[in-house]
Amino acid sequence: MNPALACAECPVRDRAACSVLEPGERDALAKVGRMRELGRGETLFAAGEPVSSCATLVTGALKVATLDSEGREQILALIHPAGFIGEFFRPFAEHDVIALSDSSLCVFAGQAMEEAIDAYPALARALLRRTQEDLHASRMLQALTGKTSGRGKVAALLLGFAQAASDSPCHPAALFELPLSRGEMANMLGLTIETVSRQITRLEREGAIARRGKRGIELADPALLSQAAA
Amino acid sequence: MNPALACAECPVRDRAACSVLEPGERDALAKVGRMRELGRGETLFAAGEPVSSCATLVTGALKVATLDSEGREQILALIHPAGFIGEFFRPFAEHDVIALSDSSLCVFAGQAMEEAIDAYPALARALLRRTQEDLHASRMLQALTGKTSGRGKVAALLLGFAQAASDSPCHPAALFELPLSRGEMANMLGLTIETVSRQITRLEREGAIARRGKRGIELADPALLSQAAA
DNA sequence: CGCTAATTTGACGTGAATCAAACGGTGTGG
DNA sequence: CCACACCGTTTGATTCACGTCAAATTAGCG
Repeated sequence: MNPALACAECPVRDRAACSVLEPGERDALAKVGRMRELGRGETLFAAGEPVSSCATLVTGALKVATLDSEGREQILALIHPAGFIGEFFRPFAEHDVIALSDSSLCVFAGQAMEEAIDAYPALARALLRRTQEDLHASRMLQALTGKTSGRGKVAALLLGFAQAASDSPCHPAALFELPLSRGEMANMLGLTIETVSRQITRLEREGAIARRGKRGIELADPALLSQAAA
Repeated sequence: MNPALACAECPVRDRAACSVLEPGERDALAKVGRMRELGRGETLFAAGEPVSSCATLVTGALKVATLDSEGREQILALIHPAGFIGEFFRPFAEHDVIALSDSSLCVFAGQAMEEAIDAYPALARALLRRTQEDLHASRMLQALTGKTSGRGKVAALLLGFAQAASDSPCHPAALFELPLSRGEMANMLGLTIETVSRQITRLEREGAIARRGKRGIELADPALLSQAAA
């Protein structure tokens, strides 16, 4: 029922970890993988359950999150297309991985991927690179969360989204859609929904940003926003 | 001047990434590495400078940190013995890496390590594992920083230190030394020195912890501390 | 059109930041 | 050995930002 992989039409075929493989190698790996579709809100991995598979995100977006002891969700990372999910070396999933929007993934059994790592050194290298990038992203997010003022957190998060939405690595997109609800943004930053809402309203009043439709954000004054992110 | 490596007496010889190598392979790698000593406060890598080497921490402790636009230092990670520092795939260091205490490291040129990765698949695998663990640790720290109350942040950080100080992976050490000053703890958590100090005093008054000397902490009531960390 | 969920806005109290001072430890010079 | 300055820490008083509670508004959907 789960369709076989069609790497030829894969939109992330030259950005994902598997892109470093030779055509023949990738075909071999493709034989042991399968596609999986996930609806918005559906869970890929749940914290605590044994996890024996890994995946590359092809389209959509995922969040990595934990539930603290009071049941509040805390978002630890966002995963974009070409991102990789999967912790070998760890028997149980530590965090929930949930679809933020309808998503499609390319799933492999953990063991098959481990064998592939051993068989294709380039793949191990590519996964190492990707994991180092994830680590870097995680630390950037942490730097953001560690700011003392709510204003700074929200401004910096918006800037981060603008960066992620842009094609160019340096310049933020002038207009983009928020990938998260207010509540999710609040969970990410250690704030409340109300505070996030107020800070966005305030940034809009001050002219740093403008809202375009429900979740659209326009960077009216990027310099002012950067300053607010201080 | 920098002494050659003496893997035979290395205290992390069977925990560091290089422990997966065969004796002959490790000898070959050791030939291109060298020891480096770092005094407390000395910088290993500075953000922005080109970085062409990587290292395994042998003794001591390091911090990974950034300076935000106002010059406040934000600690992003702690590195313990057997930990690995080094981002291949990235021309410039993104963060400062500074010794928290007198430390000794085993340093390799980035290129030499990259060649070793290609030559020894087990090494690539080990580094992937270590990086995934760092990623996990980073997300744990983030979950901690994302808590809304200062009390919870401080309590959770203390628990984290107790875990790290313990030999056993599950149980926290009953007595341990704080690796960080108040100011560094505050920077890590997005709080101020005063708030950290007050929360520690409060946890002590409530009987969750007791101070033993200058930086010693005793877990008088671990359950109470966990509860405070909620 | 009416229901439900998400967002915004308001009023209020609390907790953390800020400003400021006192208290230790540690090293230095008298 | 003591006086003194220096640094990290603790403690206090005050201000203000964020959390909380609650209501109004808007969006989404059948």
